[in-house]
Amino acid sequence: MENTSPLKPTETELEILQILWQHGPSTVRFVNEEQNKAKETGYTTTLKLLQIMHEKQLVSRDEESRSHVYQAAVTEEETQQHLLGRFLDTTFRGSAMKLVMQALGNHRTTPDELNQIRHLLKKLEDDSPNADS
Amino acid sequence: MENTSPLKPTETELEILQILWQHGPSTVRFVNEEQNKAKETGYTTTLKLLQIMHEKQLVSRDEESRSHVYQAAVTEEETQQHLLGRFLDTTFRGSAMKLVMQALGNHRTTPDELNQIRHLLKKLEDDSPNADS
DNA sequence: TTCTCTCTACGACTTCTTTCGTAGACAAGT
DNA sequence: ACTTGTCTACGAAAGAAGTCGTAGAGAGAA
Repeated sequence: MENTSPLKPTETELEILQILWQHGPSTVRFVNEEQNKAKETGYTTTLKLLQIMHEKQLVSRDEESRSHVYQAAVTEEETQQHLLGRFLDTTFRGSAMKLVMQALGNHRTTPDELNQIRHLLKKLEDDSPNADS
Repeated sequence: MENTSPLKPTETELEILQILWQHGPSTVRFVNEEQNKAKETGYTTTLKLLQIMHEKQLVSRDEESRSHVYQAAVTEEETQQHLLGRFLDTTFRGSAMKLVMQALGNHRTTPDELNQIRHLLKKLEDDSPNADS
C-alpha cells in the first residue's frame, strides 16, 4: 500500500490524463484528435508523450491489436490530491484555508454547490473531537 | 486595470517572490541566504534569477547603493489568484467546488478556520442574488 | 505481388529554466 | 598604491519538456 506514484505529471501529460479519465482507454489516434480540439498537435508528438508516460507508469497499455490502447494508471483523485498538495505548499505556503477562501471568493459557485460545501463543513465539525462553534 | 503582465512566474521565481513577500525589499545576498535555508544555491544563481525577474517586471529594484535592493512588483494575492485560476483549469477542469472539497477534506483545518469559511459562505449567499460585477 | 495507409519506435532539435564560472567595478583597510 | 572582499553583468553549460522527421513493420486493397 505504499506510494503508488510520487510522480508528478507535467503540464501536457496532465492534459492527456484528463482525456483518458474522461473517455476511458483510448488509442493514440483518439487521444491526438482530442488534443487537436484544443491545440494542433502532431500525431507522433502524442505518441511520444504516451510512450514516455508509459515508461513513467502514468498509463498502462494493451498491445494486443496493432494500435495500442492506453489507459490511465493513476486515478484522477489521487493525482489531484497530489498536485493540490504541491500547489498548496508552493503557492499558498500550506494554508488550505487561504486557498479555499480565494477559490470561493473569486470563482462563481452555485448556491447548490455552496450547500454541498456547507454539508462538508458540518461533517468535518462532527468528526472533529474538539470543535468549538 | 488592463495590466499587461499576466506573467506566470516559474517554480523558482515563485520561491523568490515568497521571500520578498515575507521579508519586504531585500538584497541579493539576503534572498540567497533565505534560499539556502531550504536548498543550497549559488550566489550568482540567485542574482541571475533576480535579474531575469527584473526584466520580466516581476520585481523592481533600487540601484542606489552598490548592492541593489529588490522588491516584489506583483502582489501575493494577484499572483495567487492568477495561479489558482490556471491550476483550477488544468487540474480540476474548472470546478472550484471539487477543489475546495478536496482541500477541506484532506488538509487539516482548524475549527477556527472552518468558522471563517462558514462566515464567507454566509456572505456569499447574501451577496449572491444579483451579483454581476 | 505490389502499392498504400497507418502504426510504433527512436533519435534529434528547440525552447525554456536553472545553474554557475569568470570578468570587471568599486570600496575599504593596511 | 595595493590587496582583499563583495558586488553586478554576462555568457555558456546542463537539464527538462515538448516537438517532429524518418524508418521500418504489418494489413489490406487492387
